[in-house]
Amino acid sequence: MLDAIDLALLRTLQADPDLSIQELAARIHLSHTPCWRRLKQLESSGVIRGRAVLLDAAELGLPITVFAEVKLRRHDEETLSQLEEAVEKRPEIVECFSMSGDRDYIFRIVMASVERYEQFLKKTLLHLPGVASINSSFALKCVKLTTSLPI
Amino acid sequence: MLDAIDLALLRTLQADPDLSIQELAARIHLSHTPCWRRLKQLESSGVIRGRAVLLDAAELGLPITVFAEVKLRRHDEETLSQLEEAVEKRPEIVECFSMSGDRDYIFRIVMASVERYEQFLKKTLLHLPGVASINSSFALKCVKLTTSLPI
DNA sequence: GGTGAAAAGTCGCCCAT
DNA sequence: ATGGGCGACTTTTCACC
Repeated sequence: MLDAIDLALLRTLQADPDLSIQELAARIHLSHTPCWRRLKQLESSGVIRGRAVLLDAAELGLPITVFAEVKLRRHDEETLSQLEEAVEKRPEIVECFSMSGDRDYIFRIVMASVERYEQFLKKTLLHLPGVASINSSFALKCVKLTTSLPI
Repeated sequence: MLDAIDLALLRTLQADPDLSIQELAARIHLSHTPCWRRLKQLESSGVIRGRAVLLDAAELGLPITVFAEVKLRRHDEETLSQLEEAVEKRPEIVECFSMSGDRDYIFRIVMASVERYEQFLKKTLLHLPGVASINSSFALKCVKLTTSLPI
């Protein structure tokens, strides 16, 4: 499916997303046309999901990151899909994984302050469909946060 | 620092990162020159940290996400900075937060398989500077994963 | 902040190989 | 599947309101 050139293209683009097609082509020793075709094919096949603009949370007044471990009361399909739909709608929840083990979900949440999180917990999180309990942990520091995959 | 137009610009760009300057300008009811000036200023002031290409982990043979809760043996500055430097170098560790509470760090790790994670845990993670113990939880499903901040 | 315009560079798509 | 070339667009920078 993906050959060595595709991988080189993806690695180069991950490391330097602002590269023009010509620069990208030069880096992977291709001329611009085949490079452009491969790029479009990787986009339309979904290997490249899209692009993003990365903003600085602290600069935007959102210095608090919380990990919330969520346990559910019920585990029927209906409840799960309602919960996941609700999660999708809350922009403060930037990540949500369904988990094995003793908790059902982990959320990563971005907030303006601890006080705001307390309100968000009480007014929103605890009222999400099926939620039984939430255990919140605050991040002291973001050491690493990347969108680059290990390829 | 940021006025309503800057916020509109950032929100529009978060929702649609591939917009050209002209399209972006039209969406926020500005003409292209002031829009471009604001964009450059937001980039150089660091509010916009950069751009990224988002790849599909499953398509690239990396379907496993693990959360690793790390406890340290020692907490001196030397150990911490050595650990954080090591984390930075490991591309499999895509997120790392220093935490309050009973664990010292949370890693989010992307892997090709559970077997590979087992090797990575034994050969790499447990040998990172100062690590005392690691508790690993596997994600069953990624419900949400966004780079967009709630602004 | 807006307008208009022009230079440089890039993209997207022909073609021939 | 690659590389060349070209018209259409965009980005970037002006000077001026």
